Amino acid sequence: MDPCLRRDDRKNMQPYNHKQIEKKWQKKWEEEKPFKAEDFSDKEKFYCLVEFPYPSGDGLHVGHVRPYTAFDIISRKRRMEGYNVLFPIGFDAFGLPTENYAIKHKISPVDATKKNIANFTKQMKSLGLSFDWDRVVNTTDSDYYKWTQWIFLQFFKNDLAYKTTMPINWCLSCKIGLANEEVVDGKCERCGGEVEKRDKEQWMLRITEYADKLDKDLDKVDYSERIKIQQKNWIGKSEGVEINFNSEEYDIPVFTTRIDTIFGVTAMVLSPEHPLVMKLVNDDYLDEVKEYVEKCKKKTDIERTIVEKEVTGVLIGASATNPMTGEKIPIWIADYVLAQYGTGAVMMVPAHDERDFVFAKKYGIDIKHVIALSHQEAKLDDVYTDEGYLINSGEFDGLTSQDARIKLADYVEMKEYGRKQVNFHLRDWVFSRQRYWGEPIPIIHCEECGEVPVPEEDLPVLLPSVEHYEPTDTGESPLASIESFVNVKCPKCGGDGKRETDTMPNWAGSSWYFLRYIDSKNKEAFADDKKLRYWVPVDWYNGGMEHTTLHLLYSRFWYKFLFDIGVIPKECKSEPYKKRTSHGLILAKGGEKMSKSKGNVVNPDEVIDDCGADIFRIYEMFVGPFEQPAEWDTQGLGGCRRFVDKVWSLQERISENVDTEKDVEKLLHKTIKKVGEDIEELKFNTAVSALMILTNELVKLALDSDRGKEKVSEDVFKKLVILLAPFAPHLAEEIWENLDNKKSVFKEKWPEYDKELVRDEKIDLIIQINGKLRDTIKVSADISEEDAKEKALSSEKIKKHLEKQEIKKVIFVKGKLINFVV
RNA sequence: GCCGCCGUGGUGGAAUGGUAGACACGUUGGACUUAAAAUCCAAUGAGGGCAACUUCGUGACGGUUCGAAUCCGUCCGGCGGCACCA
Repeated sequence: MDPCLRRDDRKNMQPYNHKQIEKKWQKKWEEEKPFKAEDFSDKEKFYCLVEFPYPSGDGLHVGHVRPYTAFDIISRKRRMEGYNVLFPIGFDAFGLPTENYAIKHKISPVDATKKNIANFTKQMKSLGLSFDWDRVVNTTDSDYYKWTQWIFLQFFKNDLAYKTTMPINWCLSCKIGLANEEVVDGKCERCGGEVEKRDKEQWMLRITEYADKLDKDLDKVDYSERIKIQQKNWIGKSEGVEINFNSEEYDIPVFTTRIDTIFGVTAMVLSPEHPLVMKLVNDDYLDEVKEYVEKCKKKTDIERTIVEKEVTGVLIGASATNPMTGEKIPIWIADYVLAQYGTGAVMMVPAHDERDFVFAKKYGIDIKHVIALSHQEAKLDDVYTDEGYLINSGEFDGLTSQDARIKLADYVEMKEYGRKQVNFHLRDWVFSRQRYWGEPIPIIHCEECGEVPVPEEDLPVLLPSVEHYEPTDTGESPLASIESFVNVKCPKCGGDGKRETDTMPNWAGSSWYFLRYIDSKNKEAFADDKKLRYWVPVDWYNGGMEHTTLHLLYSRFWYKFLFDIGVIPKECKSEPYKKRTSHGLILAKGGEKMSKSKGNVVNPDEVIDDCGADIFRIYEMFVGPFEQPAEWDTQGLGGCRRFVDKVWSLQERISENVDTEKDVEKLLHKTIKKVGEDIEELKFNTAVSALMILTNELVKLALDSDRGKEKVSEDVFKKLVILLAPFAPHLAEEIWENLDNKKSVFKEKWPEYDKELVRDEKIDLIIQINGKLRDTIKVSADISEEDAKEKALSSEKIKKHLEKQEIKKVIFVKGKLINFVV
């Protein structure tokens, strides 16, 4: 059953025909381009950014509609408020799904992308989104990725791009490298075969160089709190001590944030990948160690760090010395220690660390308590991870954990056992993929000169057409098989060189796209300086919560780097986004994600066809709080359709020169206030609700007018239409035109509310006894405590409740309530 | 496992320290209609009462407060992220 089908039997008026009306206005917007942003203007600028879509073959998702509509509303409102608004859109088109789609359907990714972008464009236009279509960017366009490559070269020249060996997922039967997503439960998604880690030379970006800045500068920006916390935790700044434990001729540094527990160390644990493992291992233990290391290759980092599943480890038959105590302790390897973090080695303090404790219990390692809560001794068989006072720690006994950390860090430095160290959880960014559908990395390998950057004037390095897009069974990118691409002269010495055949990850193009919108057609530079100075920073950036740690951090990093090397003018701020918010996902009915395999996908084209874009937009705004996930409910569309119908039918029930009742006037101004404020706070659901309340009130008045009372004032109705316009732009334009207005409703000023009219003179005063509601009385809003008390006590209900009770205390909240404590 | 978010009627949600359930869906009853649809009107958290009214109620338990859906603690459940999906 289609909830949007409707028949209208009203005699005089044409029923609301969304197809005709929406087409009419979309055509007009297409021709007249009223949403084109001006470079430079006397108006204040407002750069409003939504994450650009990945143009998949499935087309636009109803989940896209939510943020796009929300920020279309904000953009339209800001224009009405007199801002020069930049609201651009583009396509993030490189990546795995398109490549896999191309392989499956035996078409080129270029053609697939072209087709998908055309479809997405059509769909977005049919939603009436007020994007500036003249600035569209496409990350797979060589005019675009030329500059992605150019930025990579700047990283390279500034020593922030380097090559190193990193493990990749390798399918033993397909013999190809796999993305993490293609590994399901440790098996290859395509063939179900075994997957293991295999080392591969990879390009890296030194994002850790910017870790501190990325952390600190979060204080300068207006991101929602949960986003800031997630980023901070991801960067994971921790201050501690790096201290050397000596073993034979090697120093093994460990990093710890709990140097106060140093006297409780009873073993040392290395990650299985630690370079010293094979050097220190005792021959008697060699087989076991090798077997263990092999096993670890098959686990993901997440599996490795789950404590309760099962911690495992083996002895390597060597020992290390705790520099503070001179004690010899055994060395273990265990997969819960990750090679990438810290030094890849930890000191084991089972008494005061959860994972160490579990490990020590399992393998019978000594547990030595050195921190106690106050003067009580900790229970001997327990783990205590909080702070406390040092015990069993020699001359440091009795200090608090906090003091001990300071004293011990100084002591360690003085004795040259180690040094204070700030560590980050953040790791450098693996920047190469052995895939076809990405930006070629613009580097040439020369036997004589090493890694040589492609000269900037030779950019872009074009992605050549190939026969096969499949990854190769040598682990190389498909580009490696194209000799004309690979074999080039070294730009430095002119000798024989080989082009880098790895491509960049999808994240590359999206790390700077917001800068390209500013000057999307510039052939000389990635963007003009003056335009950058005008538009940067982005005033408001909205995207998915799922991009908080990767894309958002990556793009902040790229921007900061470009800013530091002077490519971004120094008049711009050091942060790209002033404000960042995030939307909730649209889920299928039942709270599940929409997916083709589950068959629960809602196609936006069908919704537009049945109900029209305006009803669709209102529905998505009304469905629930913007920042929380929401479930799609087809029946909900019906309610929005009824609302639109009511507004539409009000058109012919209005007349000029009507005296509006005070109550209606007050409601109008409260609505103006509420809708305006709610839009700014992303509370679109309650904004729509406020518009419904006003509409219902006007409908009631209109019905009364049929019975001889006054009609609805045109002025009030016009205000309603203006408030509704950002939500339902086609409908509003059409009604506006019907009301004999020559100009677009979006040329109107956003209404202001009258403070006097918003204030209530009379309120319902809540009367509570012991915090429980017992009565309400109508009183003037500024009633004094004495008067309120007197009035409250004269209420019959209250008298009854207070019988034989003694009033101990009276709490009065002005304009709200009075509470008697008995 | 770690980090973040969320948990309220039959349903989506509103209320973020002060009247729990705005607005909307659904359901039931009524009006209009030959009938249906559409539209309009009324009722609608649960229990008790003829009624006035009253008791209970915001995932669970505990705490803070005159007063807690809201703040704190523990637990349970769901969702997002965990670095090669985008």
